[in-house]
Amino acid sequence: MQNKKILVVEDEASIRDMLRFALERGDFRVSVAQDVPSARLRIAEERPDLILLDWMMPGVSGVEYARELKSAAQTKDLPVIMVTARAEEEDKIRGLNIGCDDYVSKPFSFPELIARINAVMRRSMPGGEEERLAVAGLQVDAASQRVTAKGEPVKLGPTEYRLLHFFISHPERLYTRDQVLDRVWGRSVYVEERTVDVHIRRLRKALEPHGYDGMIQTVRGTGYRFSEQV
Amino acid sequence: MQNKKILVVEDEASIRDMLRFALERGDFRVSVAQDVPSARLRIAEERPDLILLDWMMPGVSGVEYARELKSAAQTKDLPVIMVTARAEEEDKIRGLNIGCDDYVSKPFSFPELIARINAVMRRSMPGGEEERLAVAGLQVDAASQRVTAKGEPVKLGPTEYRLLHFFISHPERLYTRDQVLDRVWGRSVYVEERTVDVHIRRLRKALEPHGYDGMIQTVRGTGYRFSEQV
DNA sequence: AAACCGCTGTCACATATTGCTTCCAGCATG
DNA sequence: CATGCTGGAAGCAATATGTGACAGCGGTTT
Repeated sequence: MQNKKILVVEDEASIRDMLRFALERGDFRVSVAQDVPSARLRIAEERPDLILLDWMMPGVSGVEYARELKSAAQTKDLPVIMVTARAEEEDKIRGLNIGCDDYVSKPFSFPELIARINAVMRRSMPGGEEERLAVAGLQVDAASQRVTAKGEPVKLGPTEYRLLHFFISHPERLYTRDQVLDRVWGRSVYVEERTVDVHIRRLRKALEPHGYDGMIQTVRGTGYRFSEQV
Repeated sequence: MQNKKILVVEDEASIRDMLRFALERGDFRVSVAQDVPSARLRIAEERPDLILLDWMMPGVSGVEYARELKSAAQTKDLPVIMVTARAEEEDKIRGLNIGCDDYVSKPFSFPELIARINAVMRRSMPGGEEERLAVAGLQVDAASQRVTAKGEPVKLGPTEYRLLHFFISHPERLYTRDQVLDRVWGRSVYVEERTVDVHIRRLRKALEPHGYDGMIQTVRGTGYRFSEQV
């Protein structure tokens, strides 16, 4: 499987570089942000698998940002490890009841850091928290990553699954191909817009035997929409 | 249910007392040993339900003792939680491939400790309480460690048995290879992810003559799932 | 001791599936 | 009717998984 992507949010350049170096040696893909605004961008663009967040930063503090991340549905399931200045502060932060998944204290050893990252990643579920979306007999179960139509299992490839999952959780709303690429593929990859069409086609084909293909609707000149109404 | 008995093996008196205090507040019965020889005695005499083992001790080290415990049939199923000095050592210890059930790193918080103890205890119940898991004619009898399919006995190796046991007790849910390794092999072992594939294959092969191999399903790009539905 | 056995983890290779691009005909829209 | 857009099919390269073989290891039998 592909290596996990980690976003490092840290204002001090020296520490940032050190972290990048250590993490890359630990066989992770790394991207960095030096403040919260650019972190927001990176998350949208690159969809990291985990965030290393310095808790003491100018502007929006790490603590506030962690809260933000954990309260937004979009990023709720994204694991966050806080980097604190000293071990004593761990307890303080714990008291703040942010939803962090773990902490490391400076100075930390790299093996420790890697160990904690691995531990947190192992803990987190592939599809995030359990979730059960259903519209008119079409059911998407995140825990088992399975789609059923009136009880019958529907065979879908990974991308088609993500596509349907996205659409079913944002029904009755129009999305351009660009937006779909953003939300389903992630902004960093560049892929032809027409690729969306192909996967839409595959998804429709898979849903067709069950009669649900009509829910994925084309809006000519713009994009697609998922709707219960035919 | 009677309170569980925990044996703390730790050479430093201060930590020992702290642990005893914390565990007793956590509603466990506690006994202590300051070295391995006396730990052996305590185990024979008091049959604890779980061992908290400091991995750094004079004389026989905690690591060696853990190996000893896990290789003896008598104590093989006794859960062991290692207490390591710092998280950095987790990865080292994993490399040693002991069969530990979990780790805690000093300094740890007591709620965390209690939580981990409970988690491990829950996981290693089958020794105490009989358990009979069955899905659609496929039956796993924990007491005798046997599997039957429609009455016919199924021949499985130990690992395949544990694998099936895990899956059948967590059906309809997707697990990554990493997670399967954690739950079936244990946290400490360090084996290739693809090893899971091989054992999945062996398990399927064993179930095939009885027609149950379809229940172990591949979810491409992610992992495996056990499901009654085809 | 030696030979044997069952079980394991790992590898290498075969196979299957997927992601993406490209092309073209048909259709909606102005 | 001309144009731009979309559905559908085909093909190729990249990945992920299935599968058989093998060597090491303990334990047991001869």
